[in-house]
Amino acid sequence: MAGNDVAAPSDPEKLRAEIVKNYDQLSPRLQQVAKYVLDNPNDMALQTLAVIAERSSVQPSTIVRFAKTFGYDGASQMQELFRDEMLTQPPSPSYAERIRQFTRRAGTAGALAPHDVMQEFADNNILALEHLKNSVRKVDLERAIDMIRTANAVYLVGLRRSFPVASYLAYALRHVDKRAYLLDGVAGMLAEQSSLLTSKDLLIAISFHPYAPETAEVAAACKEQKARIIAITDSRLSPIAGAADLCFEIKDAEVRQFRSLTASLCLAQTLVISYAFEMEGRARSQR
Amino acid sequence: MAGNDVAAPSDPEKLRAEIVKNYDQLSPRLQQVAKYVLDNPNDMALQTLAVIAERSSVQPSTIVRFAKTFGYDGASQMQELFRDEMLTQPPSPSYAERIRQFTRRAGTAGALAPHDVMQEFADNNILALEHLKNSVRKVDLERAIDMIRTANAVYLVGLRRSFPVASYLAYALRHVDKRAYLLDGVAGMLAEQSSLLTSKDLLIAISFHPYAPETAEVAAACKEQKARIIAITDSRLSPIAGAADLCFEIKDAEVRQFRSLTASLCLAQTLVISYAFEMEGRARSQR
DNA sequence: CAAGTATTGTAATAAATATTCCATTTTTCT
DNA sequence: AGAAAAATGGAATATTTATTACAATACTTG
Repeated sequence: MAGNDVAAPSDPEKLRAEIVKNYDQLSPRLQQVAKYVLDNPNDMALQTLAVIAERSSVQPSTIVRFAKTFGYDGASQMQELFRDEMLTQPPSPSYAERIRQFTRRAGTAGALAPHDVMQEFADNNILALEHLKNSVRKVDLERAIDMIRTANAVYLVGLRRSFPVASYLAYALRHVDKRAYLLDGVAGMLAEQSSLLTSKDLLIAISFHPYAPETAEVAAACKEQKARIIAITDSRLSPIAGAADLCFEIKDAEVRQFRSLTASLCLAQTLVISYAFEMEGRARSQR
Repeated sequence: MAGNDVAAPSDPEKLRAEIVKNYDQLSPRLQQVAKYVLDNPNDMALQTLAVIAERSSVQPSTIVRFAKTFGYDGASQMQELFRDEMLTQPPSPSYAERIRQFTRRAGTAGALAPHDVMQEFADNNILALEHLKNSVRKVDLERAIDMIRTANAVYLVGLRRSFPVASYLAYALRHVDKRAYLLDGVAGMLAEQSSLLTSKDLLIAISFHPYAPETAEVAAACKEQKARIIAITDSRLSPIAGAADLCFEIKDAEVRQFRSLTASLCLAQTLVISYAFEMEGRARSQR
């Protein structure tokens, strides 16, 4: 393939599209790299060039060539795309910029129109939901349902911003007749509350940046007691991810310090209702 | 803190534990780094030392010192922990896998797989948000912001399904320095809690079908005390609409009898952030 | 309040990593 | 089959990035 140097794709998604489009025109070695890039986004983000080269059985220089073929200055620039995607950030890339315009507009026009704020929010929440649809894995959902089903009781913990999600889950689970308890830390009894869990129980822990240390402590304590743990958080490196048997990584929309909860709640809803359907199906097939 | 060189923690979890344990013994700059490490695991994994230093407002060398303090050879070794952790957990769905999810969905007709439920949910939530954009009136939003601004304190009430929305509002309003209290009815004290409101205060009441009678009672009591009231509900005819000075009628997504909270939360978010913008604008124009 | 010690900032140095260049091999086309 | 073009491997080079050493500052303690 000759130096096809049009504008370089600005995010992994677009790059992937370009790759599949031009796959046949690539030389054998470049195809090898292409395959690796499509299948191992993680490595692309955080491995060194030498390692990527090793694993895809090519020379480091070939990776550079590959990057240049798709219009980048070098391999480093291409890697940055993947790093950025991994970073917890709003699903919409231009978001920060738009908000900046937003506040500036407010300054000039005097009063800021709340209606515009709402449009902006709604749009970003929509983007977050679109992202959710693509990022949650089927098998993870199924495993989660199974963990809920087999648990003797489900305990919920989520403080500060995550509290609404935890309380929603507690409410909804009870409504589908699953024993559910909210660890709310009323009267500073979080530690005492969490000591209730046994190995037959399930803890669903919810925590987003900036992580409340208490949530991590609860998770650690429950792990100690051999309870099973599902984490709903914004990064695999979050303090609660380590202790979890299963981790959902959710990217919610964000404005300044305010992250939305839309995507998280949508996942919560999905878990509860899928669980209900599952139980219904089992009940029916028993008859 | 003198060179406390015991064996270095072998995973982020253990490192975090060590950090909190020794936090008080650390020098100011090292505490800064410690804080950053706890709060930004992502950056630790995939940013360069220079940017971590920049973001935590220290010198690169300080990061190295920090790493050594906790027993590592250098900062790189510490970063590897975080990178490894990112790789051990199931990777974000690769391209190949996403394709698989997509195509297999058509095959599994009949049974409602969790993944399908989620798609349906997300889509319905998106529709609800679109509807919200068109149905909320500009003037209502502006009036609401004004009521929040002029209130001495904002009280929130929302029970059962509406509780997450109320708790979110309380949390978010406090974060923009508005006095906010959640009437949660702990210990059956709802009536007592609601007697706190005066005519200078604002009650935001949230209630959806099937309406919790307590919420309506609180609203009625507050009206009695001449407090101002904003209602967030699903019908003009709901029990809390009558007492309200301002009423937002929200149609949330519904999937097989289960209502979502997406639209309500989006409105809540809008109110809080618009209020924050408004205050910021006023502060600016005063100078 | 002065001497000593710990902490921090800066800049030089060392290590690693990416990139480029060139020689060699493979493929294509006449 | 032979020449030209493309692709590839490998090593030299340039660049970035981490680490160390040292000087300056702030803090203790006698």
